[in-house]
Amino acid sequence: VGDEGTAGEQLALRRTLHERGLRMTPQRQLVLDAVRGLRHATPEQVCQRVQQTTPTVNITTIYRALDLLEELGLVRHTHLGHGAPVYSAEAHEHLHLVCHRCGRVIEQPTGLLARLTDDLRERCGFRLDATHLALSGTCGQCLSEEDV
Amino acid sequence: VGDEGTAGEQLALRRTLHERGLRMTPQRQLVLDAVRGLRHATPEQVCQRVQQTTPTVNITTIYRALDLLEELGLVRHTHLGHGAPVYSAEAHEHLHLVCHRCGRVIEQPTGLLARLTDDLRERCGFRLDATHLALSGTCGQCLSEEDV
DNA sequence: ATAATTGCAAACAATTTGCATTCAG
DNA sequence: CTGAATGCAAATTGTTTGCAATTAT
Repeated sequence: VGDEGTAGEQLALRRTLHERGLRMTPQRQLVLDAVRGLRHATPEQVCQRVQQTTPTVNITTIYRALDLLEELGLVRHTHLGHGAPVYSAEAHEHLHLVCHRCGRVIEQPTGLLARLTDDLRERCGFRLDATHLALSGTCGQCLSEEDV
Repeated sequence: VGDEGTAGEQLALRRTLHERGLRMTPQRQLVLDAVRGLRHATPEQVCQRVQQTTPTVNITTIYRALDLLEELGLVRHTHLGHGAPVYSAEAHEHLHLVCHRCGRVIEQPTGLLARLTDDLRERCGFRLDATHLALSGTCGQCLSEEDV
């Protein structure tokens, strides 16, 4: 089972939308496909991808579709620190590490935060969300270049 | 020893600046004082604070002073996710937790990340910087309101 | 004098809003 | 028809840049 969504999921989605008087428009589908096809893409990048197929889609529509898809739990966004947030498919739950030297984004399993999550809950009752913010630092490649 | 900087530190700072042909101007001192007086303040907030004393200081100068003070290692900035980054005095090294519900910012000792730092270094050679990005989640207060 | 610093206006990037038009049920 | 959705232009926010005027040494 990949990102594409099974036929059953498609159906469930349509139902959810219909209950709220909303529709799965071509634009929204294009945005969802773009997010699923790209890895941690900014709204701008999603827009470019969508416009390869349908150049008439406006970036305003991209923003509105991303908001809706996020509300529906189909995509999520992560702040990498600088600039625009990046969107990814909800199925891809990852911890993001961003190198402040080269900008590289490294994905790691969220399980790495299990202990920290427990510690924070005990210490101050804070429920950690592993995916909404990235972690910042220096990647291995930049560190080795630094040694030279 | 608080944030204010001892007489010796002031002197060392002046020397460092002088070596690079730079000066500790009234504006820069005001910005440094503002950052030290406020907790995790945005450039906008620093500007307002400075302008309480000296209304003629332009926000461009605030940005430039913050950059310089950061380069000198006197202040640091942290991205809380949404909106503008926040600046704090370098002496205050903290892990920032930001509640995505109410926006509250909670400070915790960076020691909580010790194990994660080790794990990331071993796993993928990534050197974690505990302060540059905040952690996101839901604070205890919002969680208890949710229960009701 | 000379180089650093500032203020101001304008440019810029990312995002949001208002509104008229279009479209599906 | 009616509300939802879109596209477009304009407004907003956060930040940077170009440049002329000012200031300290």
